[in-house]
Amino acid sequence: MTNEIKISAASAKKFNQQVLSWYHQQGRKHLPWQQNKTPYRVWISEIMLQQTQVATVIPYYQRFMESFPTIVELANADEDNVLHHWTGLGYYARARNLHKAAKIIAQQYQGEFPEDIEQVIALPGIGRSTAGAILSLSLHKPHPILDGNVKRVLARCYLVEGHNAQAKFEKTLWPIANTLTPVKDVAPYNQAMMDLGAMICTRSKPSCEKCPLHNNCLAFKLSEQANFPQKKPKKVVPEKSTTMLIAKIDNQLLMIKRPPSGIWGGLYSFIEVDKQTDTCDTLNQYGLTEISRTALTPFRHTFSHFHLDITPILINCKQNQDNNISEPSNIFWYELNHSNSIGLAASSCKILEEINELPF
DNA sequence: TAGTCGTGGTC
DNA sequence: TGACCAAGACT
Repeated sequence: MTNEIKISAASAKKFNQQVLSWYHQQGRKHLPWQQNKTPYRVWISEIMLQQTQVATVIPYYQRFMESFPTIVELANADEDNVLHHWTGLGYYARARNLHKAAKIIAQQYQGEFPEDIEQVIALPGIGRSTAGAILSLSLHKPHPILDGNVKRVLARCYLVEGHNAQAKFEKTLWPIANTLTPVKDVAPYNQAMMDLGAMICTRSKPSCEKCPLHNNCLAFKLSEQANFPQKKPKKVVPEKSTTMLIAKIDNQLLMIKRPPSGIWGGLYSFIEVDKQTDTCDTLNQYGLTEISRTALTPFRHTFSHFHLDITPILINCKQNQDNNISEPSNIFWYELNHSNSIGLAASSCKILEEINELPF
């Protein structure tokens, strides 16, 4: 049973006129990805902005576009180098999907970003909202978007129950977004809805007095802004722990490329061992023998869904004499004081910072 | 459907 | 200071 919300053509027109008028006066027009808007430039920004704040994205975006100015150059890049540009940004599957999609566009679409929305959605890492944003903002194709900002604005205006993680919440909101999105001026309208959500209709303490929609907003009328969207019920996040071995020879540290799925997929990280594992055996697998060790500072890294207590140990090593072990292809010797074009997790960067301060 | 996937900002 | 969460997609 879905309680469908009906919106007349007249009220939709009034709604988007109010939004557009506000946008022309107050909207954001000077973000890096709003200049020279091409599908490629908007695409990169939309992926980086997923679950990530604008201020965080800006420097990453500029470095990324400088290194990979076109789809074909991105397609031809090494995955490690693409992930290197994502180091510290999180959700690394976004970068791997971006790279995969660039290869598909280069091969199947002659390097030209597809303009059909179903073809865009078929690309890895692009869902309906991101596809709509890319095509509307860069090519003025009349597609609705439904990101966190738009969801919040619409949920308050029309008093839609549910929270972002619920499928039924989205299912109710899509038809509303679709009805309200104009064919003409779709680009400024969609940008305006995101700006409204980001600047006015904020999650906490919204500035309703400045909102162009407050006369029609049901949540405002009922003073229910704080309850829409509803809060997601919180769950206890589990605690996990791990020991990381940082094997060092001269100025080089041993790192291992992680599998594509799971946490830090595709990034390089230090060897992880559990408490039962003998570090001597582990090092031996890589043809190494311990000479000495230094305990580094343990720390907690918190993800959205668990805590990870990390105990890093720096181990000064030497190569085994009878080293006939062929090195696996997924290892990388990280050179201290050099630029290493690989993807690293923030936790690895933290450990590297401490090592760089040690007197060798 | 609800869990997985990161990190830094915010209060 | 720790809990909450930001321009979601994928499984």
